[in-house]
Amino acid sequence: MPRRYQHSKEELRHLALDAVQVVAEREGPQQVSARKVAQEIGYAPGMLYHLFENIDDLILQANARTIALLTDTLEKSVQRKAPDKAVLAMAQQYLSLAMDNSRRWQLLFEHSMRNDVPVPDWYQHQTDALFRLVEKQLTAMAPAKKRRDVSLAARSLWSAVHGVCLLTVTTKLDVGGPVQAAKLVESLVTNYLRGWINS
Amino acid sequence: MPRRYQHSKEELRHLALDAVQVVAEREGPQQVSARKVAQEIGYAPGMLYHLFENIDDLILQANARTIALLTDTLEKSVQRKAPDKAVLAMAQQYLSLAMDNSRRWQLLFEHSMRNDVPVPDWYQHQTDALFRLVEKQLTAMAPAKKRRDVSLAARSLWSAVHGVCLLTVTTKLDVGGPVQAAKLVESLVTNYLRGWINS
DNA sequence: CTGTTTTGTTGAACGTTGTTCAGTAAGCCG
DNA sequence: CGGCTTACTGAACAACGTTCAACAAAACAG
Repeated sequence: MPRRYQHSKEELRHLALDAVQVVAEREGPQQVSARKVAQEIGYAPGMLYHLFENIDDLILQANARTIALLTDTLEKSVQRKAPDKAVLAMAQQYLSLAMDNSRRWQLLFEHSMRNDVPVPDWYQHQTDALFRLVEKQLTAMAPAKKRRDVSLAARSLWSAVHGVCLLTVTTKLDVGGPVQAAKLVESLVTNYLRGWINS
Repeated sequence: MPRRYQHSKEELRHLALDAVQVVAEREGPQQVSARKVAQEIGYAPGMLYHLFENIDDLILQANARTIALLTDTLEKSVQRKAPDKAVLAMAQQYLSLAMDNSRRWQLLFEHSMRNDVPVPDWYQHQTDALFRLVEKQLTAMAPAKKRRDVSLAARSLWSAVHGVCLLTVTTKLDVGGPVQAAKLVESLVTNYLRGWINS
């Protein structure tokens, strides 16, 4: 039996979220379970329910970390590029991350609420941060456009990029390897942006 | 105990696939299980394993039906519209179907292989039929373009439409009701097509 | 019509899952 | 040292996918 009071509640939360990622990477996203996570950190499964509401909450919080990392990485991929190049770079980076760390990203992409409550607000905000990165570039591209239009375009475009990445990673869209996937993303982003600018 | 030889293997397969849809609509996509489906048609769960390889196979075949219905509906929505209007109409129809029959479409969208084998070929072909509908319109729009480009554009555009619909239906992209969702789809399709034509 | 073979179906069983909660043991305080 | 509080356990429950020995109904043979 593990010694008690070894870790604070906050430390335990951290350990558990780490463990989710470890298990996901090692055994695949489907294998992430309360028991596996608990065992990974040397506790009984019941303990997790003092830290998290349920398994959805646990995985959602782990996914929030992934989104945060995602947002950071995308932010860096912008560098000092021109806005249109920046958006394309972000999209390609999004795809790369999805394909490279596939297991962790599958956990993010494929997880769906077991207890069919809607996605919580704090999670929504997290994803909004991602959209805001896109909005920033779109605003730089077309300063004259209304904020509402930019916001709509960002959501439209990025949901679309997400769709392509999702179908690619889940191998539901076999178009012949990673090269083709990159082309799909490029086609989407460049054509959409060209159309949007000229509207 | 149900009488034997009441139904042929083919009839049973049909009944089971019907039952999947019934349970999905009635109790939600997460509630579809071998036991529930078997009970729905008055058989023991073990029986299903003489008709289907496993639960993934069962759900996949049910989803194939949904795709078939989807393809049919989209085909009809084209009517005698101009190609660009036709593609937009198809996209809007795709969204409508997803939002109306949400549970059945969630089963299609959110199902991910429990036994992590890749999606089988016959399923791939089924989805290809959908892409072909789009290709048809794109070819009509731009007869001069190479077949490869049309194929790529169709996959790019439709994966994108799928992405928007997916995030909308799973309420991961709250942009303010169904009106906004339709606008997202419209923005995506019109801008992409405008950009693609001018490329 | 009876006996045997074939075949469709069962239902119990196994190992897994999420989740709850009475019980326990460790730390803290007087 | 004794009592209170609290962190944690681990057994329990229901439901899951899946397997398979057993059985009963149909088909066939004589």
